[in-house]
Amino acid sequence: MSQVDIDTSIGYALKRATSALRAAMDERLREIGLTVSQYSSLELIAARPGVSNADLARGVFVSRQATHQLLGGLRELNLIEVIGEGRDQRLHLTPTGARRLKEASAAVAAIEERMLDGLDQSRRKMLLDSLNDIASTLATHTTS
Amino acid sequence: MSQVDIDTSIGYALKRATSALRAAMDERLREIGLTVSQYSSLELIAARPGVSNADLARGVFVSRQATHQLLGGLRELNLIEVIGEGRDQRLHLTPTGARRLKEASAAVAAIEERMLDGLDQSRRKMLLDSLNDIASTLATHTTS
DNA sequence: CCCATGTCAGTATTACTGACATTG
DNA sequence: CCAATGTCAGTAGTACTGACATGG
Repeated sequence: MSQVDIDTSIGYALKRATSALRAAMDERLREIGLTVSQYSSLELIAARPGVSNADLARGVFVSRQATHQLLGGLRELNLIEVIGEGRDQRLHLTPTGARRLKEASAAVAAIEERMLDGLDQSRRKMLLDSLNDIASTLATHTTS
Repeated sequence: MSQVDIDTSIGYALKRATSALRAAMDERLREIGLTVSQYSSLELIAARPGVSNADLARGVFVSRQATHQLLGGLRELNLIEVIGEGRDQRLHLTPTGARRLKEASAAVAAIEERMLDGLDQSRRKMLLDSLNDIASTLATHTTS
């Protein structure tokens, strides 16, 4: 019959973990003055300096319109700057953005560390690999 | 310094996996006429018949006001029924709701199965355990 | 010509906070 | 009295779809 058993469903466990992580991040990041979405974008821009808006959107799994709007806010906050015009616009952190991200990143790293407290190195690696594996597998058949 | 490296961050991998799963579920469930949130609530009500709205809210990690609103929609669709009054209201699936959930559940099970395609049983178990472990760990210190 | 991109606009979904009555 | 619950309202944050100009 292949139904979903809520207690052994990896999908449900995924949701639990994500919700808990998101709540923890939300709480800490709010103190720093960033939403989770803003933080994620800053992190990705820092990892790939000069990225385009469209690429950023793909990186955080939303439409380019959504990131476009988000970036507007980040620009007003002077956390990012856009270099280039027309179709060739590249995103970079401002010095202020880099500082803010550094602070946020440390806070998030602390949360992740606490979250992984009960897992040894080999389990962490296996978890990371498994998560990346299932994300890749699902992405293979994605319609959008 | 303990910063976040996007490529080895379990938090980011978690987000990737969750986004991919959510997108896949969203697509399939839409055909069945349910949102992901609605599906999740139905699944939880099925697993714990007679659950209260407040418990449901905790189970899906949102406010009781959010589930209250969601339940209104499910009632209009005749998928659930509420038994009891005042503070003692208990949620149950209607026959229609049970049928719809069964269909949705099979679709979601298929997605999960595809997603886990590359993982053997021992890895699946380890993944499940690790996810539940980190969710529990984070929940320990949650403010809300 | 085609496709990807940036961008403007409108809309919808969802969850949140605040507030209040009820009840064990 | 207190804490939890159900419930009504209002608000906000986020993402989506549609549409269009631009440029490689």
